[in-house]
Formats: sequence, C-alpha cells, structure tokens
Amino acid sequence: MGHHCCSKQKVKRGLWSPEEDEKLSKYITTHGHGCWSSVPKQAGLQRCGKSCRLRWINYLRPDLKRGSFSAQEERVIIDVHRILGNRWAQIAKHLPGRTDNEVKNFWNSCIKKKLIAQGLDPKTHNLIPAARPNNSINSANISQFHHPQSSTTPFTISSPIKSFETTQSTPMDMNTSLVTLPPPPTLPLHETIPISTFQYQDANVLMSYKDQNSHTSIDFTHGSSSLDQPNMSSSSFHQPGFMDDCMWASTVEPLEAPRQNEVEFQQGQGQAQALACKMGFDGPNEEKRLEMESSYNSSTFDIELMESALMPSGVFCGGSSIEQLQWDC
DNA sequence: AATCGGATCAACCGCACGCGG
DNA sequence: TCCGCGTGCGGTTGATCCGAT
Repeated sequence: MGHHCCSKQKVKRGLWSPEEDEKLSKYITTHGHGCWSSVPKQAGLQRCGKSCRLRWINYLRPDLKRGSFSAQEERVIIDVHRILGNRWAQIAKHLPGRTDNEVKNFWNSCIKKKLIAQGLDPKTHNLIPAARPNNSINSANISQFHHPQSSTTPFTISSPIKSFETTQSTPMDMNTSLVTLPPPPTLPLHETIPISTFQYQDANVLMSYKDQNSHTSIDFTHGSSSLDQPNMSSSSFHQPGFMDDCMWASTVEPLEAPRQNEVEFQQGQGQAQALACKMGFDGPNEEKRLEMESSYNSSTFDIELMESALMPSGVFCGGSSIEQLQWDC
C-alpha cells in the first residue's frame, strides 16, 4: 500500500537500488524535478513521488557533502539549535551540503548525548540543575534561548546581573561594539524588563543585554555551550540567514503585549546597510555587510522583528528602533 | 565464529501549510 | 469559503553496521 499521494500506483518501498538511483538521477539532471508526483512515472520508477523527492534531496543531489560533520559544523548546529529548536530544515540551511535528515540524525545520535554528558538539557541548552557544575562560568547568569516549542520565551532571564564591568574585564580581547540604547521607551512592549544596554562582542560571540535599572541581564554566549572546542570562534550568528532565523525565533513566541512599532522600510537595502554597519559588519567585516545587505534587500522589512532578533521576545525594548542605536566602539 | 546490543542512517509516515480551482 | 493537491517538515521506524563479549 503506497502513500496516499500515489495510491493509484503500485509503488516499491524500502531501500533504493543503484538502478533506481541512476534512473532518478538521470531524469532530474536532464529534466529537473518539476512536479514530484509526476517524476516516478516520467522517470520510469515504481516509486512514490514523495519517495523520489526524499531520495534526491537526501542522497542523490550533486551538491551534497559527504562524510562526518566537522567540529565547526557541530558548533553551528548547536548554536542554531539553541535558538530554533528542532527546526532541522532551518538548521541545515546553515550547513551547505547537509540535509535536514542528516542534521537530525547527527543531533540524535551524537550531539544530544554530548550535551547530556555535559549536564546540558538538549532541548533548552540550559544546565540541568542537578548536573550544574560549580565552576561553570556564568552558571547563574548564563541565559539561553529556549527552543520554540518550550513554554517560555527564548531567553531565560537571570538575576543577579552579570555586571557590565565583569563582562568588559573578561579575558576576551576582542573587538567589542557596545550599543547604548535610548532610555526605556514610552510605550514599552514589555513593561517589566526595559532593556537599556545591548552588547555584542564579535569574536567570541558574546551578546549581553542588560537592564541597568532592573538588574536583569540576558547573555547570549555562544562559547558557553561549546563541547569539544570551547574557544572556537565560529559563529552561526554570522552565517547568512542566521538573522532570519533569529527573527523567526523571536516571532513564534507569543509576545506579552501587542507589537507597537511596525516600521515599514521603503529602502530595504539601504536600511540593511545601515544596520549591518551598526552591527559591526563593516570595515574588516565588509563581506558580512554585503551578505547582510543582500539578505535584506527586499523593499520592506519589519524593523521590530530585526530588533527582536537582538532582543528577542518579551524582553524586547519596544519603541527604540535600530536607527536610534548609538554605537560606542 | 557466533551472538548480542547499541549506534547509525535511510526511508517512511503523518501532519501542516500554501496554492489554485 | 471550501476543498483537493502538492510539497515540506519533524518524528519515528526499521535495516544495517560494528564493536564487545
């Protein structure tokens, strides 16, 4: 009994033979897949269209990367998973040549176990309380994104505050860009946590949000979840599309107040350029700036979503737009 | 050499979503 | 507005691999 999409046909199931692979491969490379449901017939295969699609995407596609995952790929998976949760297809987009299925299998067979071994909850990336090591840096302050399926916001707000001075004095001699946000807005989206300081530290990808009034801090510290190579500098934050995911991640969570400041950009690329510069993707990071510009060259985009990417969900400092950010490098 | 159990990976299943009629 | 279809996605399953005993 085949899948409903091809129930009229007699379909084969199970592993693909080399002959089937060749037929499918030959057909797709010469004709393209078009409508998948018609592929099996056109290609002379007794398979379900869905099965053909899967076989092509996961195995036959010429641009697939084979072999085991590199440490950097692993790092990216962890980073993006922390934000997106089990959005394997989205995560795979950050890994050229890898499929969602591959990423998912790698996560379930390998990364998940490593995280657990390190006392981290693979769902939330938070330290499992019982396993929380005493000497862990920021063990009380590390705030993590929760994956979208979790019941809370992507961040865990922690207290007491990790002081700005402490952050500054960490032995990370990196290019640090400090963004000072304007005072709490008149119409805060989230009344309880007005964010007044945002810090993004590039090389070690330390993002820290601090509210100087409420003594609440939010840290987004990539290094904190590192497994085998704690000081790796790779960061999915700089991957093309990453901010899209942040935006998505920030919007799937129910905000505690309706959004107030939908700002429509009429010149998306120009705005993206300005924003990219403000985020430090200029000068030595020219390439990143160009990437970002190309990512945001649509005619409009939602500035609040962009801001939410920096200050996700609920803890977002409403009202103050990116344009108002003042760089203090 | 045989067997067992865990790890890995390919494939399937069911659901959700978008789109067009 | 509803419905059917095609597609994409995440969860799950089952086959195979491989190391330990």
